[in-house]
Amino acid sequence: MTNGLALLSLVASTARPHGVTELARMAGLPKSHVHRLLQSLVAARYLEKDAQSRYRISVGALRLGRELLRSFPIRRAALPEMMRLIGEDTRVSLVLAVPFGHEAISIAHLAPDGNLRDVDTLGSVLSAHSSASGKLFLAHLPDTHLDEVLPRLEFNRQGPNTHPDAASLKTELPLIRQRGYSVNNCENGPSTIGVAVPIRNREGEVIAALGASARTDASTVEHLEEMALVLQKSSQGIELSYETEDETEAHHRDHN
Amino acid sequence: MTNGLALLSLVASTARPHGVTELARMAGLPKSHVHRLLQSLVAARYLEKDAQSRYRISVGALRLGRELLRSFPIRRAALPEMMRLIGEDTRVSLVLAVPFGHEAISIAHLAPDGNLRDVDTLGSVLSAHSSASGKLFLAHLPDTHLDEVLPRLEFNRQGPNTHPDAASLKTELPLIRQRGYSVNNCENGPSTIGVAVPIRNREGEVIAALGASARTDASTVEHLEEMALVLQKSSQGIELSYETEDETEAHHRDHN
DNA sequence: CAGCCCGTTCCAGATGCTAGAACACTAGAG
DNA sequence: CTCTAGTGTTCTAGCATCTGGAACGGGCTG
Repeated sequence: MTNGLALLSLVASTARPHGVTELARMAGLPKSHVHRLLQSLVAARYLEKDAQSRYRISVGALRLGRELLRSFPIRRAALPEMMRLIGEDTRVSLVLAVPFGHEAISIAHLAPDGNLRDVDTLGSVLSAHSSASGKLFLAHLPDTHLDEVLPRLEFNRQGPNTHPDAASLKTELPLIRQRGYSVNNCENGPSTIGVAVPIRNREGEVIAALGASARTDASTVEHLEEMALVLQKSSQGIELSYETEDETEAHHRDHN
Repeated sequence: MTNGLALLSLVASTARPHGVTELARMAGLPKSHVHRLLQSLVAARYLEKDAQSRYRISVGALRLGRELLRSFPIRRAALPEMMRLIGEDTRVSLVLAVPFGHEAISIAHLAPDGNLRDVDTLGSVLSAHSSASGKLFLAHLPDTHLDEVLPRLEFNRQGPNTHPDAASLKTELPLIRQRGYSVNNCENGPSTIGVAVPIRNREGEVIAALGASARTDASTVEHLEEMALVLQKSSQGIELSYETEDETEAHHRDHN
């Protein structure tokens, strides 16, 4: 089972279809074994096998992502406000992200023109050490958990200002909590900047991040920091509509 | 493994998180077994377990759908032309679908306003017997395969004109092949109509369907049939750009 | 306190995964 | 044509792991 799931992830992570031998080499498993696993995955319709016996992920897997987004009430709660925001400032992109392990994953992305970005950017992983959303989630981790996570991060140098190590990153976290927003100043790419503010549930836990980003030739860090104050107001509105939506769902559930 | 994958599908198909006992009942398996399977699925990061031991699909599953769409060159090839089309006729929605088993699944959806529809409609299953795309794929199945599939369809009455049985549906298929497009006239919903034309690869196999749809209060079947002729031209353009893209990819692969 | 439902753990038993080896087939080289 | 090296597939034996019944602990509610 574990091997089968790892194999599924492996096939999913490679854009091109692969044959049994190739997959066996990548997975480090005997190919007869891989062959059997692939048969099960095909039978369950997670993978498809073409005429040349090459395997690719099945279209049916789209269903997973679809149901997933439906199961995020925070997304429904946030989208209208994000739409309104994007109309007010056409220089930035907006992103809604949720924690995934110690990193963050984007679950909605609005381009400056107001269009929902294509699915290519949905499900993007935002790294913990170099993105505004990632650092925001780190800053609100319980201390004990943080000390567990920090040593396991890889400090890939994504941009000129990427934090070089855990110590450097750690000094920024109290500041993020104090100001109520995090800033990425050319840390995640040579010329991309961004800010992110927390969205909390009733218990005060940070369940999502609302972020704005831009390229340095379209905006400045100063402008994004002003933007962060606007995002904070939006976040409060989203929290409200999230909680009421939660209640109506609970109410609805009671009557089922 | 098989049970584990079925369980993953089960969790994915329910919007709300569920507990072990509930899932065990739904899956028809002993709950100790389900518990163990869930642990594996959580370890592989396909599921998430919250504080109340309820299980939901993990955000990471978004990755599957994302890589999937990337692996569809036909989508990249078709989107620009679809964008152009939607600008010319603002009364219809456009859909790009690919076969999935004996049904069809949408992999791109353009609303009349030109926006890419939200992911909610991505990965939607278009039924074989009552949607224009579904019938189009049926019409181009090899005869031997068709006789296998037809008896297994469920002829749910989705709209006033839904085909009542296999015999009725089968008489329409030659017409679809002859005209080069399929029509759905209030078969898939009380007031939705649509047409679909095939997109073929170099070998002449139907690999995707390009469809237009509308509500009866916004358009008419006659108008959509005119639209079908336009779609056929678009389809040819898409086939061309798909094949050249295929070649450049092959070329690129050779040099890796 | 007793009863109920939940998630979790334990353990014996057998299913089915595991992996090495052998088979069939194709493509290319000599 | 033959030989080789590559592919996908099948076979088999052995044992890890799935399987599922039963029992445990812990919140509830009456």
